[in-house]
Amino acid sequence: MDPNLIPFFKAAVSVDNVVFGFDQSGLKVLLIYRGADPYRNCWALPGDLISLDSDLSSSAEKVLQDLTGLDKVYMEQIHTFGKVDRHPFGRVFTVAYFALIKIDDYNIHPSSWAEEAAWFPISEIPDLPFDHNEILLFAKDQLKTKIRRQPIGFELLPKYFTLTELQKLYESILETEFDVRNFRKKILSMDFITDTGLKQSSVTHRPAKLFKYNAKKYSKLSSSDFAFDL
Amino acid sequence: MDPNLIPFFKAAVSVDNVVFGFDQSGLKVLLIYRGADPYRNCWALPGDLISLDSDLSSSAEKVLQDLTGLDKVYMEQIHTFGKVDRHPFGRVFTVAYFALIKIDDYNIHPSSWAEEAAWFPISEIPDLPFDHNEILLFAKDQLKTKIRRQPIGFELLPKYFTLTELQKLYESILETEFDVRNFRKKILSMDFITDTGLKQSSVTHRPAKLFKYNAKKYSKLSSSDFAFDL
DNA sequence: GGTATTATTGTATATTTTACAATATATTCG
DNA sequence: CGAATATATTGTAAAATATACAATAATACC
Repeated sequence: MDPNLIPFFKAAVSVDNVVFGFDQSGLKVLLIYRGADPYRNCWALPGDLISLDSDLSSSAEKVLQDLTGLDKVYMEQIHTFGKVDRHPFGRVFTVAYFALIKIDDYNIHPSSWAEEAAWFPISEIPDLPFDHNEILLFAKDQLKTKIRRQPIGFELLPKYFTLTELQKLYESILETEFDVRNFRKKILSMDFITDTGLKQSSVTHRPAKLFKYNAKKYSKLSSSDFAFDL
Repeated sequence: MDPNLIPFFKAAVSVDNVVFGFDQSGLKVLLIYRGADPYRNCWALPGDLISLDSDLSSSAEKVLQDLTGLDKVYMEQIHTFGKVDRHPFGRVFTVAYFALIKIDDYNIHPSSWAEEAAWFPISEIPDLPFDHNEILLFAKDQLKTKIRRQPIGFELLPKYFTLTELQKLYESILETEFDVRNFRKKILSMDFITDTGLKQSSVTHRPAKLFKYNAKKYSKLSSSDFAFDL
């Protein structure tokens, strides 16, 4: 390598994942309990330095898989953070991703140096190390923006869901409330959320119809000039 | 440094800027003619490796300033690209930014290893080195999305502009056409584009009124729950 | 004064959004 | 079995917004 270039090749890159989950109690974020320095014995976003022999996007998946056991989840890059002093060990740029998971479909298995992993309600996140507070804020904001215009909310719900669940999901992410009738009209008019013919069971009241997201219909629509906005 | 960490700290990070400009002939992108390896003697996005002693955002500004003389321009981070083989000299992650400039307010001064700098119409971009084609595509897409919902189009226009210019700007970025009357109604109803009382001069026909973007009014509006969408 | 060129404006109709409450369907309990 | 309980489901009228469409106005130039 040209000796002039040597000082440039001394950075590390990490990935930090903001993993969102949703259940009846609301929106949650997955944190791990760090069993390694720096910030050993702190709750933090699942993130790690990446090795330099795989692509960035593969590394992002690998970091998540290694620390939490999560595999094949919906992930999206959100921003890269690069303050000089953000990492005590040296110059580390971190690429933040958000991930959306169906909370009941996965078992979280903390491994590698993650001693524990737990879901924290979005409103009860402890103070986080590094610049993870900033990253989380950024991710929340991004989620809020994206969920209004892209069909990613379904990644947080079971395959079959009720319209009430869907409404609660939107309400808790957007921090607002919708009129039940208008919400349903709007959702169903979009035509890519379809009735499965099935109904809820084991509830102690009128069972709700179960719907599912129809990705094919959505991609047909979006390839014309349709766009939704909740 | 812990010897286990050494292999992680061997990456370089670069910034690549997609600089957009606009004039009566349409949307343009600024490219530089590379006078350094790799890809010497190619037109490319103005980008460079960053030194590891300043923050990422400052580095982005510095790279642009060094190569083109552009200073204090509107910049926004868009995405980080990290394929293993994207750079022939080693593992280089690149953080892409887009920049919007008022094309007549600046003189471009190529310097450092940029031998030339020139505006290319968006539809006549040559094949670019590295993954710059992909980056440009990403930037165009981002611009298209953002300009519809955030008041960034004004960064591409002179301080005082006509509604016709504004309409042409939107039309060329969004690749669509608007009805003159409806476009004006919508723009003016948003209330943060205000008549300066001035008129065009030295035109050979009816002079148009000059308007300007009122950032204060916009921030007042956007802090309530107003949102626009063109 | 006439011509050429672009700027500016209004109205009727269609569509979308909003506000608002009564009825339906299941379970549980007495 | 009927009543109570709990949530699901649905329609309509009014307001707001978006759309389609063409005539008149203001300047420079000849």
